[in-house]
Amino acid sequence: MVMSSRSGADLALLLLGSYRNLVDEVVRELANRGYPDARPSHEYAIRAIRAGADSASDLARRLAITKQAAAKTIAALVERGYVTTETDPADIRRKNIRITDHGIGLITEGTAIFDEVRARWETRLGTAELAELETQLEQFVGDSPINLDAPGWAAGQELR
Amino acid sequence: MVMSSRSGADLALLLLGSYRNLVDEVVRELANRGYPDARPSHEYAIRAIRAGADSASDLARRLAITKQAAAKTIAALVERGYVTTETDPADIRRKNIRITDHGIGLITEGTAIFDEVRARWETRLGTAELAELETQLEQFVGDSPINLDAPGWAAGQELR
DNA sequence: TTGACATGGACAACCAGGTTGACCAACACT
DNA sequence: AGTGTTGGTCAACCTGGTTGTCCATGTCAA
Repeated sequence: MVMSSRSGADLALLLLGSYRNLVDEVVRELANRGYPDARPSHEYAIRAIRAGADSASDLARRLAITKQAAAKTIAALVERGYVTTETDPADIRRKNIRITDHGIGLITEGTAIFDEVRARWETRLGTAELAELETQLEQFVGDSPINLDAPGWAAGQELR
Repeated sequence: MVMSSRSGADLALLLLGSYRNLVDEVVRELANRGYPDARPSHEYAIRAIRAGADSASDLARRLAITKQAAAKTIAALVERGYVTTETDPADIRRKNIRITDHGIGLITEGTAIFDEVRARWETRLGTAELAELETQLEQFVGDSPINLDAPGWAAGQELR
């Protein structure tokens, strides 16, 4: 009956390969548009910050990583000029994060490129088909213990 | 044009999340079945070795990584008893890799678990639907600039 | 046969993006 | 006040890679 010639292991590779393809292309194009040092994790982090994570501990919770890891990421973002930090006057333990214009530029471009690539996929697959694919994937991610708007586990690998 | 536009960034997260879900489950179950130290990369590496990569350089080419990285992976596999190496009598530079019974056990169990998880997805989505999803993903991986093309696993002729 | 080049492997240093664990200063709550 | 929670930091380590350098061995042509 089923010509399930495909193995579960292949399915995993298919998912990973698709992800890498998409993300590598975004990173490549981001470099072309003036963000040569941007890494996927930077984008995700800035998005989380914009969504309300205004301190390292906050970001850590949001990304479901340790606060030490979050601190490292923030240090990288500061180094590259995507965010700045300043001590919270109301709680001097806290260091508030603010996204710079450069950081805003990064996620603006990043979002655009992501959407462009998705649009190409849509052209190829058909609108309804891509929507269905996304709905299906949502089911697999949905019963996950992991939080989708918490891409901490989005470590990923360098391109080429 | 209803709920059309999901963002490209979300699509990336969906793909990665699905992959992680699948693989995490396999690793977890592998631990239950007596392979507590098995990592995904070990499985892929052993598969590549079984498919014909019988030296470090060979494995490197097959996995599209550097030979140094391949050597490290092999060292880890040897350490865990999944493979052994011995100098090639016909070319003493070469160190031939041989998979141990333990290594065979790992990929046998691994393959089974991968397939079990896939079967659960199939139940949930429907056979035709999962098949279509795989076909779609294949298109994205197919025009890949990156080297995921290790014939041993991408074109997997598994199942012994 | 020899000399040029290719190949297999190893050593070392490094990177990204995480992890544990220990710790301290500052805040919050009785 | 004292106790406990929270924000941040230092340090060491892990995984799965990367360069760069080096050398012994193998191959092939002249």
